[in-house]
Amino acid sequence: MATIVEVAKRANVSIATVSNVIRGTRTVSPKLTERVRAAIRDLNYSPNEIARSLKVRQTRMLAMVLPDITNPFFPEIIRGAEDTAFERGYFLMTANTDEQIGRERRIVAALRSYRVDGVLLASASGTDISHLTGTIDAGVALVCLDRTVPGIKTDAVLLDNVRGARECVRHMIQKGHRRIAIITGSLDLQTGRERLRGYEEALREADIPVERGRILEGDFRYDSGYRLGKHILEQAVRPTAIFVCNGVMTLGVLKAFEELGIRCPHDMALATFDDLAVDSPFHPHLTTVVQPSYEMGARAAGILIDRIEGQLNKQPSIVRVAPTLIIRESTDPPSDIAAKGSKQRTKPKT
Amino acid sequence: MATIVEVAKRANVSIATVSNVIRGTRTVSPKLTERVRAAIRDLNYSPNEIARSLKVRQTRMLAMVLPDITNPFFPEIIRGAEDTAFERGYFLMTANTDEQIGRERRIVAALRSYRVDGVLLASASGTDISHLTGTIDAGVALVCLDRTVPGIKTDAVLLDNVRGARECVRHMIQKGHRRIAIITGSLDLQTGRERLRGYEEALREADIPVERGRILEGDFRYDSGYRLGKHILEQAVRPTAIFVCNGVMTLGVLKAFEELGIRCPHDMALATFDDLAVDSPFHPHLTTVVQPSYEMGARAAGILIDRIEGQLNKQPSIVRVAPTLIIRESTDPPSDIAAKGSKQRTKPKT
DNA sequence: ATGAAAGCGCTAACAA
DNA sequence: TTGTTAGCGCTTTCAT
Repeated sequence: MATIVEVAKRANVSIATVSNVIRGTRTVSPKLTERVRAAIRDLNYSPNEIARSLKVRQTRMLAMVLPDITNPFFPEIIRGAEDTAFERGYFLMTANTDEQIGRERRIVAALRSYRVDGVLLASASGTDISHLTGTIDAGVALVCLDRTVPGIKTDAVLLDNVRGARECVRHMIQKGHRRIAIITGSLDLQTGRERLRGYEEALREADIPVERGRILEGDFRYDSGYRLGKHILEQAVRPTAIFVCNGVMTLGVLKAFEELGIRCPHDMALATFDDLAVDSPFHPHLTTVVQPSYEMGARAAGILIDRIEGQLNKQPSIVRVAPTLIIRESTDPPSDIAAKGSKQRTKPKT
Repeated sequence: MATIVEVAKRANVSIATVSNVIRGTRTVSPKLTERVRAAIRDLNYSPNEIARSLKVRQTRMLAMVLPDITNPFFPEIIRGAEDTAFERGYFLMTANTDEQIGRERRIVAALRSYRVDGVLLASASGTDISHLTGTIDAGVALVCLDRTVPGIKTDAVLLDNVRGARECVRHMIQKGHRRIAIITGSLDLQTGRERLRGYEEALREADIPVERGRILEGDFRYDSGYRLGKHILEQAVRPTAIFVCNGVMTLGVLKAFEELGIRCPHDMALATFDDLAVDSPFHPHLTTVVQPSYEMGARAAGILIDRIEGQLNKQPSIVRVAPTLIIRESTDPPSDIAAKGSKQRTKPKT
């Protein structure tokens, strides 16, 4: 691999001149510039970013640390972050922790020793944060994404979960639903709690009592959706609608629907957060709280770079990003209401 | 950020000693070792891997460059590669090209200047490979994953596509199907052609003529699955089974099924490659050609590291990995055969 | 407009 | 067992 010295030799200039034509630091005469260019081409030279980093004490490397790339929510976030990173002259790499705190620890340590300028983190760690404090103390910029890490004060880009849930449930109420169940995520997690709060607020607004029996605590996984979905469907007095706090659980709920022969929305309405796209060809399309993932990635990267470049004041900036409610057929009015309440009926019953 | 010099000072030893306790290069007396350890702790010191890399001329960084992390095929590959990379003392990062050759070019260039020791590549480029040749010439180890890049001679880990398709179609034949249609991927791609060949071989083995009208060329995307699925279902003489060459297209086919009220496998059997997991709660589970993704990632990383460490001879090693056929209900016998041919019937018709 | 040279934080060869 | 020092490939200050 050619070095700057070899290029300089071949072009018959000093290494400073080579550096200058590469980085445009000072003006170099056209003649020398051309000679340097030619030498670079001939030698298939690529500047050693490692050496440069050592000298200038920054790598222009950013890392995005994710708990689960399988979740379709993340790829768009990556794209958003990647695009703004590139625009601003940084390289973004991705690493996967598989929701394992051990892996996260390892990865963060590696990133630190590689001296990445900053990291975007959707942490797998609920509480154990020693690996993060050490890293932050050492001066690595950190912005939290999607989830904050309790006990750590950094910039963060989060969804307005309360609002997303509130608007979705509000919509269901407006469609005529009164008995609405919720399958929450883990209430140990901030996102889980916030989404539940949104649900409660929407009910209160409409003077509908919040009944404990309609609140089912899941854990954001398939199984809990299936189990709780089934539980709901077997109740004596069933709700007319279910609000599910993420996509994976919704898959479980749909499985329960299928097993019990429930048609949606005819027998039961459904709405969901989009953590997992349920963009299947099979069912009624689902009313969904959509997170602006691309934007979240882009903003997070923007904040991170601002922070790195010292364009932010001391205070952490916490951005709450607004979800969008996409209304589809899964929340059409419950059958009894549709029958009497609505002015026009789509299809006469046979 | 503390440096090795500061640690040495605080521990009252030479920097060589510090280096030696960190790397275990030579034996250091317990007393000094302890002093160094303490200093490291006190200073929250993390060795500068950048500086080390510059000196030892290797970064121990590996990169995996993927065209589409959305595809559920890839996360497992990443895990496999990550695990073996870690075991062997390397760090693996991931980068996404979004199937855009421009992005791939940019990313590969960046990786090269960061002097990653090697890259695992599932290339987005069909033909344009200048960015790769330059990089390989410069000494960056490259192993192709899932797809080869035509015109480039490197190590590669690929699926035995012919075998996967052959065994799957063979299974359908054995279940009693004779009229089997195939929706292929793009025949410009090696994977597309190989899977078609497997289909043809299976038919020939069974002395079933390969009819042009049953071979529908898709492009690995949802729309082509939908369109061609519909086309097949509207034929005067329908096949009894369809073999679809990847998962995304299968989603399209299922959509067509639903629109036309086709029940699977009752009205039409179906089998697929698993490029997209169709692990939905909705439908009959699909008979699937499963790729050993974890293993592919692991082997690719293994080869890459062997190559980097010079444990391989000159010749590229091309590994063909075997798929597994998972038989599920979607390929149950066609209704006419089931009625007369099978000894035991699952359910009497009503 | 160009060049010489110091030094970024580390490793390893050499010396003691 | 420990220490001294050259040098990895760059950038940048200081001269010219």
